Amino acid sequence: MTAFLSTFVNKVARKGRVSVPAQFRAALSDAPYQGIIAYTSFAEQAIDAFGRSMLEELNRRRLEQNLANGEFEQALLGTNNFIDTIMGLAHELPFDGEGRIVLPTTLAETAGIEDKATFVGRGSRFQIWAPKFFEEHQRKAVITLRAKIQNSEDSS
Amino acid sequence: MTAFLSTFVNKVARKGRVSVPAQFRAALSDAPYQGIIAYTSFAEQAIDAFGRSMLEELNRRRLEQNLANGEFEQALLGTNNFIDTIMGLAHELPFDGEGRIVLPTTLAETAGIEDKATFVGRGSRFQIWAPKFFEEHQRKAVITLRAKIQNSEDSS
DNA sequence: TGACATCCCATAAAAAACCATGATAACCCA
DNA sequence: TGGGTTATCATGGTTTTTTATGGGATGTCA
Repeated sequence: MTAFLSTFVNKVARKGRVSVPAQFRAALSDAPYQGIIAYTSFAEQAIDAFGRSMLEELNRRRLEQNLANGEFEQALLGTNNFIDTIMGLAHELPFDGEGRIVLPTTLAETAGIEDKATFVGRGSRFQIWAPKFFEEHQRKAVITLRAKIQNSEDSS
Repeated sequence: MTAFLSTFVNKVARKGRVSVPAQFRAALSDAPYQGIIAYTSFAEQAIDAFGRSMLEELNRRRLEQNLANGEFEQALLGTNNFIDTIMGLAHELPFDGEGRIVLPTTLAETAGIEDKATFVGRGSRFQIWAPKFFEEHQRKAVITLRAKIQNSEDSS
């Protein structure tokens, strides 16, 4: 499997230790670094996460592009772009022997995560939600989609 | 290259001695020189830093570019460009046995660093901020990005 | 000799690795 | 197909290691 799929709810133990779903770990198993990159989502009350290879690829391409173009100043200046900010916000969360991570307090708090966490597959990345917030979000998303489909049927 | 990630706040002891976060040291561990290159940022009230390998890469690329363009004089005489300026301003800060560096007074002062320093990963490089200045900068950056994302979603 | 920088050692706290267990799901073979 | 066996998984607790930090000793150069 290469994509993150489906939804899992796992228990969050003391100090934020929580198992990453086995299916998600399988999607990362070919990477040399066993763990994930996570940061507070810009758009939702949740944690965004993906494999480290994706982040490194982003970073490498940007740097390579700047250097190749001779844009040395771009490579060294400015922190107001998306990638630079992500780099500062992101946390590197390695798996322990059992495939668990420790959610940093800041991430867990801003997402409202306490004793349980919902892992949500989003294809090339995934999210970690507080269960109650995710249920609400999911419910609204379904309603919105249903309305859209209704509209497109009406107008066809 | 392993990227510099995340944000760490460390204590600054007397004479500017401060631990470089272990994760950042790990990202430099393959380099023969154990230490960092640091200079006052041109764009922000902070210290910019990276590994020696990054500096050498910059130099190499610039030389290549000059030679490719037939700018032989520039290659040997040029002193009025960005990289040369950095070379002149940069400090080489070696690790002690515990992975600490000593912040030169001039760097610490211009960045406003006193008893604590915030290390911020920026991918291929990192920054050192006075905590209070960084918090403000970070807050603004997140707001700006969130607005951008919001706009791109609205227009889609 | 004194000011300064570098090195070395000690320690508490935090992080990572290790081992154990119940539950569930996958498998196998009659 | 069904029942038993095995493997995987999520979870809990404990031990070991790493890290940040403090203080002091040693060296060095003017």
